[in-house]
Amino acid sequence: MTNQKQIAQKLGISIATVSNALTGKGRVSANVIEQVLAHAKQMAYVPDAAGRALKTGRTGIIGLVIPDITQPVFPDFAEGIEAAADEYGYGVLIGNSRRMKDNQAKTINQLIQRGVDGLIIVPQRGTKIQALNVPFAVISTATDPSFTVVANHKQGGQLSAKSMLDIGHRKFVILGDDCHSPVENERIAGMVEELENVASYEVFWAQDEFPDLLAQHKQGVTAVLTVSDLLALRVITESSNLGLRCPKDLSVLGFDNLPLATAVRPTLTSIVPNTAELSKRSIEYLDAAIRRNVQLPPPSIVNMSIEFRESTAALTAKI
Amino acid sequence: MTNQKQIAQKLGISIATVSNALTGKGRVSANVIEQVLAHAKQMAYVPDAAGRALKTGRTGIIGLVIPDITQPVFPDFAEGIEAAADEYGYGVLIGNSRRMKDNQAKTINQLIQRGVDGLIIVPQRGTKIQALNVPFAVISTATDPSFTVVANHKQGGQLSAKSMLDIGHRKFVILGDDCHSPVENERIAGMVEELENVASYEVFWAQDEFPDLLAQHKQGVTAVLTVSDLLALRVITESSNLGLRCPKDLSVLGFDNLPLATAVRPTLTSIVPNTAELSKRSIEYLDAAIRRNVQLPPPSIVNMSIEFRESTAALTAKI
DNA sequence: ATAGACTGATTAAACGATTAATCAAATAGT
DNA sequence: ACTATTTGATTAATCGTTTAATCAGTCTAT
Repeated sequence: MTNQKQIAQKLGISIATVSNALTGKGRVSANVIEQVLAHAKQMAYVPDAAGRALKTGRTGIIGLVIPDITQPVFPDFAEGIEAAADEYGYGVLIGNSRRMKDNQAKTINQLIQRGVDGLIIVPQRGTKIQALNVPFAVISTATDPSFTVVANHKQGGQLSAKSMLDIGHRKFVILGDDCHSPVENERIAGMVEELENVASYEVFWAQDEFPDLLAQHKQGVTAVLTVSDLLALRVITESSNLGLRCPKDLSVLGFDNLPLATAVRPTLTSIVPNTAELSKRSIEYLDAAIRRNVQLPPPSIVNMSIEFRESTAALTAKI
Repeated sequence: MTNQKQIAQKLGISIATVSNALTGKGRVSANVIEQVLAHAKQMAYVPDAAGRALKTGRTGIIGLVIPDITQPVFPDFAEGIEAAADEYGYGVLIGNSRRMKDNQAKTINQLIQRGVDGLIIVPQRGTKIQALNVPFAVISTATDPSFTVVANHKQGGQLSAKSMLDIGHRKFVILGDDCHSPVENERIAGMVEELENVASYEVFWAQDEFPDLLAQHKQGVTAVLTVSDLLALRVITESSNLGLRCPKDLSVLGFDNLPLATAVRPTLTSIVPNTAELSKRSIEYLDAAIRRNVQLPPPSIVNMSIEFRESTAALTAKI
């Protein structure tokens, strides 16, 4: 591995000058800069990360702490964070707690030991992030008061309901999976708020009781709002087994806009959380914190949008 | 941040002794070791990664280069690699080329610049990894001669076909998506090899022509072997729309054992690539290479297994 | 012509940890 | 009792880069 010393020796100049030429700081003649750059390229010089980090106190690496990369949505996060970090000149070290709750603290400590400049943390459900001795940003749910950036799950739920109201639906089934999940509860709260006093609905939790879709349809239900694409998929396949057609008999909405949403027939209409924006704001915040900027961006809330596909249809034929 | 110097001063001893006490090297009295350890803990000492890396030449970080973390299967990889790396004391820096082919080389260079000790590379389809100046392992397909570790896609295909032969099926549809994918071709080659001379089959590529499942079923086809869970899902939903029941009329096999395999009704029987084992072997190899062990483990091939679920059934009722 | 300003480069210290070389004191061996 | 050996600790160098302080010239202005 070539270092600045070797370049300096070859050109008969000092190491400091080489460093200055390479970084563009200090005072160096145009002539020398050119020579240094040429030799650096020719000798395949790559600045040593450790040496630089030791002197500057910055590694240029941030840690991303997530509960489970295996779970859909998190890869999207990882990608978004990685992309945003890249833009700001950071690399991303992943810390995956792998579904083990007690692992989160350990993961965080490991990342700190590895010298990260800061952390982006998506906390395990129901955990609290205590103060750390590195800057960090928390991506969480609105119910967590310590968040830095959150996705607006409630608004997503509202959007889900509103979109179906707009095209004529009036009788709904709302389907969650796990009634202890804050995310799911926020989404459903949004749906309920939107439908209240305007339409009729019933809420089910799949983990406890999967609704009898045929019976519901007989009673006039025309749309099922779910809290995830996986659930929506299950609704479609189950109802199809019962002889119900989607979207003719039943419009079904998903959430999260996973890759499978476009792989299924009918393709899934889904609420899309803007992970790219979420990631961008998190990195923006973290970068400011790392650089000790006085003015940190305030906590921000990112709204969701909707992607209409084949699994939903307007309620006109029924009239 | 506390460093060894501060501990040394507080105890009135030299920095070298502190270092020796902490690392267990050199000669230090039990008494002093105890004191140093106690103070280190009390002062919340964390060894500085940069300082250590600079001196030892090792960062303890490896880079994982993947084409697209958004695509199913890759998160499983990321998790497997992270877990295995953790076991060997490494952290994982992710490098996601984000589907941009020309990004791969850039990603690799960035990781090298960040001082990784080695790389695990899952190459973009059809790319070649030229020699690098860090140790690396390549996880690829069997057709790529430079691989270090590969999943045995062909055997997976064979397993898929054999499992259905075993339970009485004799007339098959084999369904791929993209006829240019080496992975898919290997899987299908395995299926074909197993069925040749023993059963009848027809191969379709969904991107070109999706089979008429109703017609196929009329002609006696009872099982559809696909190269991915997404395709299997599509087969199930499409056939359901045609009035075919799964698995009563049609057994459907997926591939990769994605999360959605258990979210769908019927749940999907799927071929599962052993990503944990794949990851373990890759890290094992890379660690040996990094430590410049003379005997590198030979390239290895990891077999797949099958997970039976609701989408397949024995062909007994038909007799 | 001379003081002052500017230019281009060098010196040397520093970051934090590791480690070979060294040294003093204590212990063991004959 | 005197030499070896062992033990416990220190010194000083080193990894590669950055950067404040310094210095020797050159140029400008009066």
